[in-house]
Amino acid sequence: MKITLRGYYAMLALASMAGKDQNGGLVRLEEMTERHSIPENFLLQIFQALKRAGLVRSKRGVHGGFQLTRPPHRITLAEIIESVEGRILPGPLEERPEPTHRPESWRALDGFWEELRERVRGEVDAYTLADLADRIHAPESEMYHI
Amino acid sequence: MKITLRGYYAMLALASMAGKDQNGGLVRLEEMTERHSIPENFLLQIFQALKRAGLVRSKRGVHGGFQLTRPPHRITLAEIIESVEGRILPGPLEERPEPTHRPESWRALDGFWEELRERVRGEVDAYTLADLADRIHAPESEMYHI
DNA sequence: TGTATACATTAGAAAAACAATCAGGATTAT
DNA sequence: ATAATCCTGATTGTTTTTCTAATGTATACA
Repeated sequence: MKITLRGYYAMLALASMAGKDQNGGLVRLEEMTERHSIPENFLLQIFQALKRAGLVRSKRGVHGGFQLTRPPHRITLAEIIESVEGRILPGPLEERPEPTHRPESWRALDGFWEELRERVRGEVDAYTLADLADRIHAPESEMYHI
Repeated sequence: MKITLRGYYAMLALASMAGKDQNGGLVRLEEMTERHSIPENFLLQIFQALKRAGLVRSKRGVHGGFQLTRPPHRITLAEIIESVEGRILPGPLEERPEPTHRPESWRALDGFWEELRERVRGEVDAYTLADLADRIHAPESEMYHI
């Protein structure tokens, strides 16, 4: 039960877009990759997925870049993670579609599994991109009471 | 954000132990592997992990097998999953221990991440092996109102 | 005591997933 | 036209996951 670098990169990059409202909120990939040391072409792949999921828009050419399609407080972490690495807690049930070799006991778990999946997703869904960005861009508060 | 077959196999096998109270609750591996079509040596490995985590005991030899160390309602899914596939939602921070190449923005996420992790774990911890076993062994209830 | 039974341990192969990398293309502002 | 930027698909190297094999150890029972 893990999260991969894809999801992590996506969260970092999107969080760093959350503040940028100048030139229409357009942010270039390069700007994000160098700030967080993310391989540029890899982040590009990730943003294609985010785009397919409708979380960002893109503009090509000289003053191009990426842009959030919604305000940060209306984008949840669950959406971000699912966009780039598939459904939360998919479980091996979906990966093993051989109906013959799938014993009855596996099917009996389907409902149970879906219920647990929904509750976990609910937790991740409770956090928004705005929460994330706040934490990243206001870490100084912690330094005051050391 | 996924769970692997290891975790799934573990849940299935343990759930099928939950009912078995005859001969001291000892269940042979073979009995579990054939019921759920799980590769035997793979399940053996998984049970070694469950044993290290203290969720099962084992007895070798002729009338040997595995045995739960606690009643099913006192074993949570979080324990099972963590036993066989490590911490829930560890986050890439732990897997990337290169302190030099870890940018400040990553560290800024540590607290945030730990908080999310705890809440997700809490959800998985709310389900016990007994809940799981009930769902598997009483699926007939659903058939009555079709 | 010997033998079949069942777990124990370690090594490693095969396949899948992950994390990039690369090449060549398309669009846009200037 | 040119430079900047995103777009697309293929490919590659590494790690993880899944599974297999070989060999060893403890136990019950004839």
